[in-house]
Amino acid sequence: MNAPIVNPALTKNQTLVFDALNRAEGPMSAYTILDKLRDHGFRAPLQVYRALDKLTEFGMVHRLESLNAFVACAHRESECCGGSHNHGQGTVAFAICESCNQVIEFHDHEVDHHLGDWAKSKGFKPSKTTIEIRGLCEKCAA
Amino acid sequence: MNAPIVNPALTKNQTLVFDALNRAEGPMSAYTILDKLRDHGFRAPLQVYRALDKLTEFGMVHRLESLNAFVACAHRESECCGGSHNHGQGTVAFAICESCNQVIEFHDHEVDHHLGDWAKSKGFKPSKTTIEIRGLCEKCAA
DNA sequence: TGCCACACGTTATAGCATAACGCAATTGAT
DNA sequence: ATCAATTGCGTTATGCTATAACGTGTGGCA
Ligand SMILES: [Zn+2]
Ligand SMILES: [Zn+2]
Ligand SMILES: [Zn+2]
Ligand SMILES: [Zn+2]
Repeated sequence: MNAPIVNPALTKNQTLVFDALNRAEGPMSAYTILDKLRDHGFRAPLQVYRALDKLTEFGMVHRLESLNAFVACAHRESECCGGSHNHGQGTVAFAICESCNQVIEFHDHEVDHHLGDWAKSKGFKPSKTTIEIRGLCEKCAA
Repeated sequence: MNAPIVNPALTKNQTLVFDALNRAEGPMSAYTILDKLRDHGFRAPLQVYRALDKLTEFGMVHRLESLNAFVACAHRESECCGGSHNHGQGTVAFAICESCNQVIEFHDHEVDHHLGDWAKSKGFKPSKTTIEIRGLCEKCAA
């Protein structure tokens, strides 16, 4: 059994940003987060970006490249790979509804495997892989 | 045999942008393209973005979401799915070297299939899928 | 001829992200 | 305890990415 990364102690700003993302139903841009936190003393984008950098590093927040926005990690203890916020080697993938902005976070080991094989066959050393599916969620497609 | 999409007639601006991307070794941002085309009369970002929109629609150019940049499509006649600029149903994937900025365009039918299965199982209707692997190419990893 | 669709040019503005500075709090030796 | 190194923080300014809104010109076509 692999010890999951222990939840690091968050600073005040990191906590505020993380809580804001968790309260939100969907992804938020850094500037949207900033606006939500003005009442808590936030004045400048860097306060948000610095917190987001750390939270992303901790695996507690993901950046959605196709949206220039951020979401709280949706992994829960019951997930297949165990451990909150521990994505291990696995690549996280996202399905993003363009109608209701819902984001479904998942990972697919088969996809990981095939992309890993491709990389190995080309001698390419991956550092970060982005998989984002834009489309319509079940409700919105109906 | 499936008739590939015929290469559409390009306007002057579209041709200039496409040629600039083809001449470039790697991806370019819209503003970099703008700078390269100032001598050809380009003055404003919209001239570039409008051309890029069309070229992307034609499948002749791809946007790299994780870079906010654009590359000319690297598919050639000899590729597996036949037909230049005809990606059919397949999702295009990119491996991006963070050292030399080389971009390798490929597609992996198995990956497509697995992501398609996932979507079907969730009732999600994909419209566009982004797959980008950041890392080091064979030469730069050595 | 009048209409429509489309490419184009221009100006202005919106939205996303980081550089560079200085200060304060924390940590971890010595 | 003290010094040095690290880290977080706040602020100002700047840079990069993308689109809104307006008007012009042109070619196809009823
Ligand atoms: Zn996650
Ligand atoms: Zn939806
Ligand atoms: Zn292509
Ligand atoms: Zn390289």
